Amino acid sequence: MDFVIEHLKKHGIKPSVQRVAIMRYLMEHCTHPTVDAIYCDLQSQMPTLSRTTVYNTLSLLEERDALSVLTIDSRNIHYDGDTRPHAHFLCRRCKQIFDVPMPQGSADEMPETPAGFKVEHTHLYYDGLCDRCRVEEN
Amino acid sequence: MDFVIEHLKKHGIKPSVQRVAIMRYLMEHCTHPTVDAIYCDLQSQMPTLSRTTVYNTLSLLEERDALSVLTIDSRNIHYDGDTRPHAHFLCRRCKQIFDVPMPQGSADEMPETPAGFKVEHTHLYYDGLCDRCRVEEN
DNA sequence: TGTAATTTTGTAACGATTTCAAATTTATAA
DNA sequence: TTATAAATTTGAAATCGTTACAAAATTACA
Repeated sequence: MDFVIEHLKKHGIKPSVQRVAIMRYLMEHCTHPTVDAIYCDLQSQMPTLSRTTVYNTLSLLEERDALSVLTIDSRNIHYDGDTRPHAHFLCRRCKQIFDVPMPQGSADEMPETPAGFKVEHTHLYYDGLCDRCRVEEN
Repeated sequence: MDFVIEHLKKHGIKPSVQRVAIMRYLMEHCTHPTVDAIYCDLQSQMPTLSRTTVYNTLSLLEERDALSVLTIDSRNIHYDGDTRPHAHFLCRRCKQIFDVPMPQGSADEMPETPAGFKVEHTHLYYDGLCDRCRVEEN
């Protein structure tokens, strides 16, 4: 079975045409797209797609933990179809978001969780200048 | 000299009445306020204060690294006058943001930085349920 | 004291997100 | 099948956080 449909079902989501398209977009792109990027890109294949559907679907996917919501960029929410633990880097110049490995020895080991809280998600964000922008900046 | 004015000068910011009031608010409250919270709370003492001034001032303070911008909550930007390294926890139920210590042995040691980037800031966010909400939830 | 530079202010515009009710599609039962 | 109910999608309008901008007020400087 299609890995996208499988992924949705695993998270208790009925795989409608729109949901599959949106989830597939997220799983096949490592661009950490915004709502608008997803909407505009899918528009060509699905002319009837509504912006509201993209919002609704992303909310549902978030609720069921089928994607990762990146709040690294204060100007826009970004989405990541890769839910495996990894950190992110936002370049303040080109605004691109890069995947970076989690720190410490074992690759995907999360930072130690704080006491007294029931931690459900951990996000590690860096910002600064990416390699290219570091060179290009005057 | 007043520690707020001192803080502003240290970051190359001319201490106007409004800037001092906003920076003082941030340094004396550990509530991680939003723009609106700052504006509404200062309103009573400074009736002529403009929302735009709060936005302008927070932008300036961010630019000069005189505060920390928290993007942990996708619904609202929060600000933190404490720029010492520490992590944050957002409760999904009561929406409160809590300070939590950075993980690892030495208290304020940041997670290792990724190669190939010029890292300027690091943010470690957790979300889930706080102690109180964990008990109260159904 | 006068002039320039900086800062603050309020209104209007903008853009992302939500609300909501109608239309469509899908599931269920006769 | 066909009828009916439930779920999903859609588009328009409303909402809300943020930005743009130009005028007013304040501060710095000669």
